[in-house]
Amino acid sequence: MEKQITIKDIAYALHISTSTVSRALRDASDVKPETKKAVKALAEELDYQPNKLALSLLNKRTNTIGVIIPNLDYVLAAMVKGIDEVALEAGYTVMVCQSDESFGREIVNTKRLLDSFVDGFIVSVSSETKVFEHIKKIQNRKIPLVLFDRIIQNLNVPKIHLDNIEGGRIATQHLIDQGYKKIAILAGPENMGISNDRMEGYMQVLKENKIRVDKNLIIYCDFNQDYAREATKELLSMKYPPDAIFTISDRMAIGAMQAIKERGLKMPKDIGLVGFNNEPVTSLVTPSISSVEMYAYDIGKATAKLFLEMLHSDVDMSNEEIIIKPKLFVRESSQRTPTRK
Amino acid sequence: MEKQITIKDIAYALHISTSTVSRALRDASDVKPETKKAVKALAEELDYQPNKLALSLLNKRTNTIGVIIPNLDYVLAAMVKGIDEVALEAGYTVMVCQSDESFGREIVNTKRLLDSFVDGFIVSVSSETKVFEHIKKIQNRKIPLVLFDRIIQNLNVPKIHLDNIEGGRIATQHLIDQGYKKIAILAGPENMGISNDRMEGYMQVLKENKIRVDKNLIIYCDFNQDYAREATKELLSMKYPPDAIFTISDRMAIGAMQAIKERGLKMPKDIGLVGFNNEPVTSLVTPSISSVEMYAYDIGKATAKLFLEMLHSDVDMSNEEIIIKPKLFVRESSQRTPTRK
DNA sequence: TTGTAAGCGTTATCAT
DNA sequence: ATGATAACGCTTACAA
Repeated sequence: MEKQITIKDIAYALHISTSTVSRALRDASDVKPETKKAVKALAEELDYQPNKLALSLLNKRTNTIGVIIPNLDYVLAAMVKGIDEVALEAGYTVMVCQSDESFGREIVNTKRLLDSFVDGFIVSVSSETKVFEHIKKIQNRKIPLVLFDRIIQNLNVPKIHLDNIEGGRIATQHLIDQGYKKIAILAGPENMGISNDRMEGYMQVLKENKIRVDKNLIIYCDFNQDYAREATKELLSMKYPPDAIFTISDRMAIGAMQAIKERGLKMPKDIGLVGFNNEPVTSLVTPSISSVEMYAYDIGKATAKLFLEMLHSDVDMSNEEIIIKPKLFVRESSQRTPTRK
Repeated sequence: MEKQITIKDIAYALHISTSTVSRALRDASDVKPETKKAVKALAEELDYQPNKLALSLLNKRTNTIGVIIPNLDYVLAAMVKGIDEVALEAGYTVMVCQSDESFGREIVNTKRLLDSFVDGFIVSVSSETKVFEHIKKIQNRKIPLVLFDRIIQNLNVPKIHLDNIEGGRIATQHLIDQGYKKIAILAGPENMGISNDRMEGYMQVLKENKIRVDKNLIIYCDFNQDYAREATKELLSMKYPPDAIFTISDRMAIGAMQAIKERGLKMPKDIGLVGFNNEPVTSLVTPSISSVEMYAYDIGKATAKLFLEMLHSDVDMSNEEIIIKPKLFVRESSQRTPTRK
């Protein structure tokens, strides 16, 4: 690591003081034009770069945003991309930490980022996270914080996320519209916000359509293809198996599809299937899978914008909650009546 | 942002000097046990956290690694995950910047990270990158740097990457073994390292098998599903179309597959197809797609390890080059002879 | 218009 | 065993 040019070097070379150099570089009004010119010229020539560390120490601002996410799957990668884009534009650099769905790592990451004096946090909590002391710590220090995607309700923090209830609703209503009667749901781990919301939507719609909610058709399983496959196998070996399955992720839909095929059932004839996220893979498999689009990239951009707004305004935004509407993309796995909807 | 506790606060409260506090906290040998105990107790009580900015300013070390990648697709997300894991373990935090395949953004990112005084760089260059002044700038400043995945040859920097030539070789040899005679390749943009290497492997094997390399069967196209689809369409409308296609990414393989299906051709009977990356999607589509596995997660981990090794050793490692061997996963899209290989 | 000096939080050197 | 002081690179009163 070579010596960096500092204002001292410039000051020394020009036989002036560092404060004058500092002022000249920042175009202060009270510097003689010639001095200013000389300083700038030399700075340019020596490729002077101000030391951000020193500035940060002084201002307590690092122009850095800490982002904590549970993983880097398709959806979150798209969101991060959106965040990154907007942040870069606004002159911020992003520090992305993955908790890998582990509460412990989330804590560690939070601490790291706090220690690094990030100017604020953009967080999506892990599926394990049930207690929020680390989040409250951020709040207590009055550090700007936005929760996105996997948010925490009942916490006085600006939030931005998909309308997951609505997502569950449109998926379920669609299956009912297609004539399916016995609709199972593959949910995520219990207590997981987005899973519960999607399930809530599912239950609302069943009730509205006078369909009994059958506990045996509600399966909590890991957010994971293989678990979903196993769970589906079991569902299909029930005495009165479901005639449709709504999975709260596309990975799980793929797993379900595998089990369905192994069982020799045909979609959409024998059984309907709807996934969630609208990942590209849904239109690549056969049959293609209907899925709920969540506009991950846009959510990412909106998150960063909300964050920046919060950072630069002094009105309290802790009650802000932006909710993005999902949209169902109907594909072969669930479309029985060609012209409906 | 609330006031942070500093050693001054502790010193003041205990009526001792900041230097003593500093020593006590770092368990220096020459501090009276009682003093030490008192300092530590108070630090604990006040939840004292050393100010990293101040430390960094002093030591010129930030415990931060700058990672620059062209995008966050499946492969790179897996690599980043590997890097993140190892870095975290070693006490480093990672700043990930996406160049979005843009040379300009790569420059900006490099500058940002230099300004942030990262302790070193882990870089995979964008597909647009053809001139390397920004990389050389890093080198000139004697900042540790490792190139991974999309590396630059002829640059005296430690590198780690897949054996892409071998990847191209095994894919092509496999197609020949399966009896395909006229093998096309969908490559990436011209001048792109990994693309050229995979193509090099392809050509080597053709020559070894006394098959003429036909320029018309070499298509440069964007790393992208739709381009691949169009390119494949054109290939298939040639007077003597290919009977097999090797695409240098799975996304492109998907595009090729779409075009093949639209044309009414059957894989592997009428035409063979092999992709690259071994993304999960390859085994989900019908027919499943043979693909070259590149062990992205492992490459990520190995990259971070190489980087840390370099950071902590003072022997010159600039000639280090780690090359990972790929492996072909044969699936339906190319397997004509059931028991071969 | 410019320079001096203090301060951001910490550590290292040198006294005591 | 402890304290005073300088230093990291920069900004900003305050003085001149």
